[in-house]
Amino acid sequence: MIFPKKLITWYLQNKRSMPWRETTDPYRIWLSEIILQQTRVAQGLPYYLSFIDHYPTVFDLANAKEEEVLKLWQGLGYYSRARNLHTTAKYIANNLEGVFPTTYKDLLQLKGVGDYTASAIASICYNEVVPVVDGNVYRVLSRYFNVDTPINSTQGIKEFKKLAWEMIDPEQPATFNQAIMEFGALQCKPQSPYCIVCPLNDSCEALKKGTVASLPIKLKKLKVKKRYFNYLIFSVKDQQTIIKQRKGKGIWQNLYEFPLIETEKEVGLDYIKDNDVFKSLLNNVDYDIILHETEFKIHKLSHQHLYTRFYIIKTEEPPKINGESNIVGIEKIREYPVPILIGNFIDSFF
DNA sequence: AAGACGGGGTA
DNA sequence: TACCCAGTCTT
Repeated sequence: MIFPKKLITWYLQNKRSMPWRETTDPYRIWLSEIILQQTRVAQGLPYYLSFIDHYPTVFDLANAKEEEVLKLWQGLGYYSRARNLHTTAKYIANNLEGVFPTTYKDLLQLKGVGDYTASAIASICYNEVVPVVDGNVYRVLSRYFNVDTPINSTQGIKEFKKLAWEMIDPEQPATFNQAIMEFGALQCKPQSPYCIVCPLNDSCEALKKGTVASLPIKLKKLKVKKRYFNYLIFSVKDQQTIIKQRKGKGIWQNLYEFPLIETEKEVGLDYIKDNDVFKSLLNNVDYDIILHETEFKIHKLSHQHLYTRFYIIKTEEPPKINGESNIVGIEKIREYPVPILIGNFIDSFF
């Protein structure tokens, strides 16, 4: 038996049960694929169930407020996925009468749908013969053929796509694509793959050459930037605080947070008190300020470390907010979509 | 071609 | 710690 057949046989015997495997409804497949981008099944599953529960159809999602979508997405990360998800739902509901595109080429035009996701939807929903190449596929192919071209190089992307084209079973693209991904996730794992019991261990080139553990090759590690976040936690009569939506570029776009003073390095109370944002908020307002915890809370993103401190500012009258900030009752703050860093603070403090 | 973009799991 | 996860978009 050859590679695709063995893979499919293995898949039919070992696949996990997942809700999106019970359907070919493009709405549900699309939703699951967006959620699962750079995300483990175990982490994405509850979000998928929640989204299907709140938005059973693409029209329900299209009619939602972005803030509500972001709130449901809270904690999953890569929030542009949620914003693009909403944009695409509105586009399909309003411009395509709720009907998804049915080809790889047309699916690729949707916001948030790249090469992988367009291939996944086209093959799973419409049996189009297009190979998916995700992290699992890179790993399986690089090992099976002992290819050391970096998977994140232009050459590597091209090369592995070509290999995937050569391997895909044109009679059952949907099953093959899911099989190779599931195989990578469960059997040909990044660390400690089960080569001893692998159905492909008699023909795996990397196993033969002893290079399994070092494949696939990936270029460069990004250097992590340090940032210093000083958050101002207002407590007006112990019942209100100030919250603000992040706008523009950068992390956490359109999510909410507390008023923020970002600095180049560690600063103290004196710096905060002399900061213009701080002074404009508290112009002629009596306040009491304390540093919540001496130690930094270090929030680690993949590409930056946020050295975070929270300053508690108690007042008896409302600060002087401008149009960008909102004074909100403490009982309402959990309704806003916030990054995990802020959510954790809210849970520990309020 | 290289960066930006989250948060959590695993060894 | 370091690496990885059913990647995509921007610069």
